[in-house]
Amino acid sequence: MPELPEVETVCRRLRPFVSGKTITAVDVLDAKIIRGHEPDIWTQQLLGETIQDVERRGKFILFKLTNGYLVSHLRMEGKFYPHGETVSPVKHTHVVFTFSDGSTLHYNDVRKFGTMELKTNEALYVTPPLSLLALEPFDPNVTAEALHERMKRMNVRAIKTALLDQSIFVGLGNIYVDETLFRAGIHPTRPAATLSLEEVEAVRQEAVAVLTEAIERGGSTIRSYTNPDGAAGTFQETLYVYGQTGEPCRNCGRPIEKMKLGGRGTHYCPHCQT
DNA sequence: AGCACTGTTTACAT
DNA sequence: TATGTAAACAGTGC
Repeated sequence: MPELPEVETVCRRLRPFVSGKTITAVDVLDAKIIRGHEPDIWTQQLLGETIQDVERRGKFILFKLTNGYLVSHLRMEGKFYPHGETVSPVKHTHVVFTFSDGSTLHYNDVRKFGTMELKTNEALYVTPPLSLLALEPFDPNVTAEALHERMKRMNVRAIKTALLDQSIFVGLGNIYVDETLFRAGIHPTRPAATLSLEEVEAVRQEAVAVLTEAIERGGSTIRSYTNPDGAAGTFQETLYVYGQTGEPCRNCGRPIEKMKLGGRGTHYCPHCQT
């Protein structure tokens, strides 16, 4: 489900809902979601904590607590649903937070890939997973020069695979990486080390543009993603290649093709991307 | 019915 | 070390 634009959309919706609220109960219905602590220990540490703010780092959601952070990753299908009152859990509800004002926050996840973990302030950025991330894509220190140097040292790695690696570039997933490479005119199988500085800059610029536009449109709803209000995003309406197999390329009119690369479905125009 | 596919990450093998 | 593959899980579509 979520790449950076979807996670940002979720954070923007959750921030006004949970900020300032104190946790009075936590129900763990499936312990698989909880990482780092035993579920009862994890629950005990959360009771009485007040959520100060909701932040985002890459595709991670950070609930800033009175003491430390609750770090959550939605992986493929995780969803947070805010409710004004107590609501019965449904089939794939795995964690329920109750606040002192009676409102609740449900975590639902059909595939149970998502995670939640408590971190101290000291450990947050210097331990995995956040310690493994590259800078935020909008950080001015993310330059074509730095990316180019990094890619030149790669042996055979395809540019698409490199861009999906969150330790190299943050925020792209399978939808937005295909869109980025189409817009930049770069073939997904090109070895990353063969890109010129100018091509790397084109990729960087298009990645930022795609992510920015997708945030403005509330993300992409392809299969199951919705925001915490249950609403769909609209960026899927503007996709050029992802899910457009067989459709005419908007530049040259020839059919968009799909191949398998690094285990991921990969959409591209064989004529416009070189 | 059975298999391939799905927006992510990481553990493990090579 | 770097890269590729399988696995975590459930649902959907062919």
